[in-house]
Amino acid sequence: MTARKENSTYTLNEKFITDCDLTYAANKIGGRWKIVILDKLGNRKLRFSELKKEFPYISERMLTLQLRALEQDELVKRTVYAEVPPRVEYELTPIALEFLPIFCQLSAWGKKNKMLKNNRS
Amino acid sequence: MTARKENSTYTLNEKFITDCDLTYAANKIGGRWKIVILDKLGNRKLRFSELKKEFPYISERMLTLQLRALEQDELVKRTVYAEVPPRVEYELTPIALEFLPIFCQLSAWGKKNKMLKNNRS
DNA sequence: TATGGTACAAACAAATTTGTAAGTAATGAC
DNA sequence: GTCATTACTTACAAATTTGTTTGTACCATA
Repeated sequence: MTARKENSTYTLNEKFITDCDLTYAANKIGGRWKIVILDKLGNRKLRFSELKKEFPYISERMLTLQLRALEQDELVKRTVYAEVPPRVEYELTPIALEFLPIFCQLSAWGKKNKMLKNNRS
Repeated sequence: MTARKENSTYTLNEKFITDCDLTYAANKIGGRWKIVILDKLGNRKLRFSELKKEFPYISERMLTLQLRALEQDELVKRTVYAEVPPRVEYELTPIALEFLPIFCQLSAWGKKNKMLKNNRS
């Protein structure tokens, strides 16, 4: 999509990084928003506007951009209902559901170590 | 460090995101390099130059930058030996070690779903 | 006829992240 | 006295990510 120099180190590093299973996975949920969106979606369906309410300051553009990317990666399923006003629902795909236990563990790490850090400050 | 508008949406979102346990953790290992560096470090000590060899195209600047950030977050311990030429060793801290099993699972996800994707293309 | 709600899209702008190239300090080997 | 070695640092530049603002299509309802 975005033109880029073929053999820039930037691109070589990117290739190197998506060849690795670990970073392949990490990239799918990287960036500021993806991981929280997936987590909020959890086991339920949410409409665009409901998702937006979950993140008080996200811009609509960001939200659509992230949802599109997640859809592209087949982590999110988008269902459009031909109604007026429009209704669109988002839900996790089976492969995204597999991330949920991992998110739990990350969350536990976060909780624990955020506490430790606060107690020292 | 870098000045930033106090109440820009960027900053508000950042706050929102580090308040959450999940994204607090995710941020510690986010970006292009941190997660692979931690993973490579695993249970052993590595020198700067040894680490560099693991990533064929990383720039020295990037490597130091990431290592400094990891040190700051107390995920990596840095030991300097007063020799010439200098020797510096890096190793994971106990709280970083707790990430390793999570990396395993992410890696397993990556392996599995990369395969699925390839078989469809 | 005017208004309102939903889920976006497009053009632009700011901020951050990542990479490039060159240089430094100390010392011992040649 | 010059060179090689190691682990950086500095100044700069490119690329990507994130945010702002404005606008649109749809039709039901007032």
